[in-house]
Amino acid sequence: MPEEDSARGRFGKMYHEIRMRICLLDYPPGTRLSEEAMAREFGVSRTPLRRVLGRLEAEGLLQSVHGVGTLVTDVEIEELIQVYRLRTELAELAGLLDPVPPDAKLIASLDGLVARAKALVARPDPRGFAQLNIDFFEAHMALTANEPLREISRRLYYQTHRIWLKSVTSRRIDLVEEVQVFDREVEDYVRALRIGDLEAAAHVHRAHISMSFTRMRKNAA
Amino acid sequence: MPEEDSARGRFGKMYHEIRMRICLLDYPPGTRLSEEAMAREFGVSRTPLRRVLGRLEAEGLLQSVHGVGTLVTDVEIEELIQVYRLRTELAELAGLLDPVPPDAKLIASLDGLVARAKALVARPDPRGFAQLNIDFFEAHMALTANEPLREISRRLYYQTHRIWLKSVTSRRIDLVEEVQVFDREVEDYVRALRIGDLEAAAHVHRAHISMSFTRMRKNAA
DNA sequence: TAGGATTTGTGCGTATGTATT
DNA sequence: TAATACATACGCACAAATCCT
Repeated sequence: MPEEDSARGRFGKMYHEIRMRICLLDYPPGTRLSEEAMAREFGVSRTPLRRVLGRLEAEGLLQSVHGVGTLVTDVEIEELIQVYRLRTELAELAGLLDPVPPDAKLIASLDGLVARAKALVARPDPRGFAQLNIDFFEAHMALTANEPLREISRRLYYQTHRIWLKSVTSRRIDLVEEVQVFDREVEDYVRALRIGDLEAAAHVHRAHISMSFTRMRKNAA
Repeated sequence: MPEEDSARGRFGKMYHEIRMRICLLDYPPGTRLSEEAMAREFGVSRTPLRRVLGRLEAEGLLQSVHGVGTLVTDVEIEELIQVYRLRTELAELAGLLDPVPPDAKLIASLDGLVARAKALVARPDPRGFAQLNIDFFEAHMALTANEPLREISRRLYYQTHRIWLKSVTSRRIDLVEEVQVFDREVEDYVRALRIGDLEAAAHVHRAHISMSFTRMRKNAA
């Protein structure tokens, strides 16, 4: 009973779809969304759609202004710095708080991510990179059973992922370098997990976040 | 221009009022709220009220079930453990990430909190204790300029405060002891801040959270 | 300055789901 | 099992705010 037909199911469908569009820059920062058009697309009235928009607004991805419209938010550089500083710390916590030893299934899915990273090195592609980055993040979240930590980390990740993606896609040359660095980091990460060292894996991820941000700021300058 | 008459202002009024009622146990866990009655009370229709309820649901304080009602959530012991573990870590971060040196105004307001703690020791009162605890938490949040950290810490705090409060109010004898311990901790906290040692203050707060939870579990047993 | 076009916010009636008799 | 009561979810029309001409 997947409940895909219930109110909760419809909410989830729309929520994940719109969030993905924002995070993959289908709706880049500054975009003005039309409630009516989106409601038509999803085959519902404005009311349930507005519930979804309200949630995304609470999470900082949208901002609705009376009489103006619903805008995809941008992230100020100062706020971006703060979020990355916090994400860096939270990444380490994921390996320390309620750690979950990786099972065969997780290792297998991580091997899949490594393979995708290799393929990406051979043929760099912004959208594929973005999706792989998301999947890698979600895999990392499986390391902790601390649900509040997962939820918070996820929220901060989805708030800043698109800004990182924007900086990566702005220059073709950086994409190639970034993909290569990412490939090595995923390999290091999986190597640590394979021997069961969650703390080391978390540190690799922490370093990954920190250095991503450093390269991002360098590109922006 | 306080904008209290705008849609955003009305939302904020209702949001803070209802959240406070939940956190001070005016609406204890399990309470079924009536959308219609609350809408009448605030002088609006159900639509804007439901926006508020949706936000509180996103923050884990409420749960709306189609055909059943809007229920004030309880927190399972396992989730409570996880939240406290996380809050303990975040409390320490507040003194390390983007620290804000306390100014005269903050010190003065903290002195006010100390005075209220003293008064509370003389005449223990669950509701006054709960309010003082909230004000102390908000003062602690002023120590960091990291807005995402503030927002997250605040959310976790308001999610578990009422559970702590419930355990304190369940036995009269524990209230007296808890107030005395709190009084000492506030004093230690202010002493650290007065000499500008934010990190020490954060550690005091961290210990406060950790020990509060320990005593809470002991009471529950 | 005024007014029309467009967008979000609100009010309310109805549909749908749940629990109980 | 069916009917009834009552709750949330939804659709739609209108109010209010903003922007542009």
